Amino acid sequence: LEVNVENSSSAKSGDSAPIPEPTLRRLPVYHQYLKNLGPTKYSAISCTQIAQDLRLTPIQVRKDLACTGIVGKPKTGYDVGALLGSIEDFLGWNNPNEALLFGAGHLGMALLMYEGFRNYGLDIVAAVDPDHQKQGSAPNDKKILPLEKAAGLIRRMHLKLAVLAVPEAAAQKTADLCAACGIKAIWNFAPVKISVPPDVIVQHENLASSLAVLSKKIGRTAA
Amino acid sequence: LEVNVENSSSAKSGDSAPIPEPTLRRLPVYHQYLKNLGPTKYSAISCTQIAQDLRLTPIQVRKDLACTGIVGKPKTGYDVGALLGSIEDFLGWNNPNEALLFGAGHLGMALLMYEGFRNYGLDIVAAVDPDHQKQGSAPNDKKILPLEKAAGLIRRMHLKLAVLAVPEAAAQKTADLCAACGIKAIWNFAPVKISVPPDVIVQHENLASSLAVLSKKIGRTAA
DNA sequence: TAGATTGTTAATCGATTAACAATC
DNA sequence: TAGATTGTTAATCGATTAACAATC
Repeated sequence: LEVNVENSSSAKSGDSAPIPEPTLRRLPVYHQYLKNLGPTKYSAISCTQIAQDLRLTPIQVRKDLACTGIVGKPKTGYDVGALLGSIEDFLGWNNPNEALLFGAGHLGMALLMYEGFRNYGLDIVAAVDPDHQKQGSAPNDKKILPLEKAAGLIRRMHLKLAVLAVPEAAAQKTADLCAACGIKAIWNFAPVKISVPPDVIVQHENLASSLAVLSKKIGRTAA
Repeated sequence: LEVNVENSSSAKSGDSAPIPEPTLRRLPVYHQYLKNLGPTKYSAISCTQIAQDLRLTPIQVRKDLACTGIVGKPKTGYDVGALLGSIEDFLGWNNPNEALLFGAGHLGMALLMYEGFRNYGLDIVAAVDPDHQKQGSAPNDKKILPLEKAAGLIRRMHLKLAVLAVPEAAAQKTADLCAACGIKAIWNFAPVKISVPPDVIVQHENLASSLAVLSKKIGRTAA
């Protein structure tokens, strides 16, 4: 990718090395593992133990955890509570991003109803859907509004993040609307690649890609 | 020493070099892109064009496509129809894996109702759910059966693949059931790591990991 | 042919793994 | 202290990118 706009170069100064994406993906796994350890009689855990339980190498665990800024004690390991907090802080889970959800079909409702997201740094404030029958309130009291309310809501709440759970045919149109309203990041569950302005981030959740990996894994053992 | 000059047009999985996972993840993206090209007047496309539209490098596209066994024509590119077929063959999309879905909540229903999976090599034959109110037939006529029917169904239909869309608390128990019935691969949407016997493959769909990546991308530009 | 594009081999880059020093 | 574990620097490995030959 070419370097084009230089006006935001103020934030460029290398305050910290960029975190490898594989590390970012593992951090929530560590967190979930640590949370489920339950009340053990030890308050500390070694990366050898973590690695063994998660089928990773101790060195990798150590490097990953170091990214969050945690400091362990030789011979003891890491304080479990401090480690949980360090991961949460690092991933910004204590300051969730507010987001608007587009689409209240089955997938949209699953995303809207899942309360766990708030623990993972995401707060879906409402959903919009063009289908009048779907409008109203979800069982968890979150509002499902007409699509026309989206622009006003985004501007009024200064929303920067949108979650797309719309049909393939509506995805690009929805992305255009988001960009026009000032949305800066889109979490896209629609099974299609969307085009956005260069200052908008897109994270594409591609189940077909996951299936491809899974299928090949199956083929490798079965064949 | 390089061997395997065996030029088999139909790429069989299992033998030869393992395909890099990033390549596997991109292949469905190429397919989706090619499918949406629509009826152009040209039947061939170059990897330069593909790369430009998908924001990749031409060399990477060429390498990825080569994995499927497709052969292009210098100066012309790849025949679009042949390329689509080559990707489909390589990923096994013409012989879908039959799967049983566990859980008919919002997410489960989204997965059960999504007809596109059959094009991606997955055929969800039915769902099971312990909730009597959910049992019956989905709008697309797929059956939602009592949980107790799972074992019999798996054995009778020789199912090898299970899709888990159950609550966190039920995930491990469900995985145990699957393993006991002879399931060989689990696509896990529950937000928890599950333990399975060594001969069972697990693909974990971890939204928290995706969110972590997305949050950091946002933070990098916004901060 | 000339030129564009593919296919392949080599170089680079980044993530993982190894080696080892620091430390409680 | 002795020993286990962390933290850091070096080596390895795999994926991406570059260079270039083959070919239509």
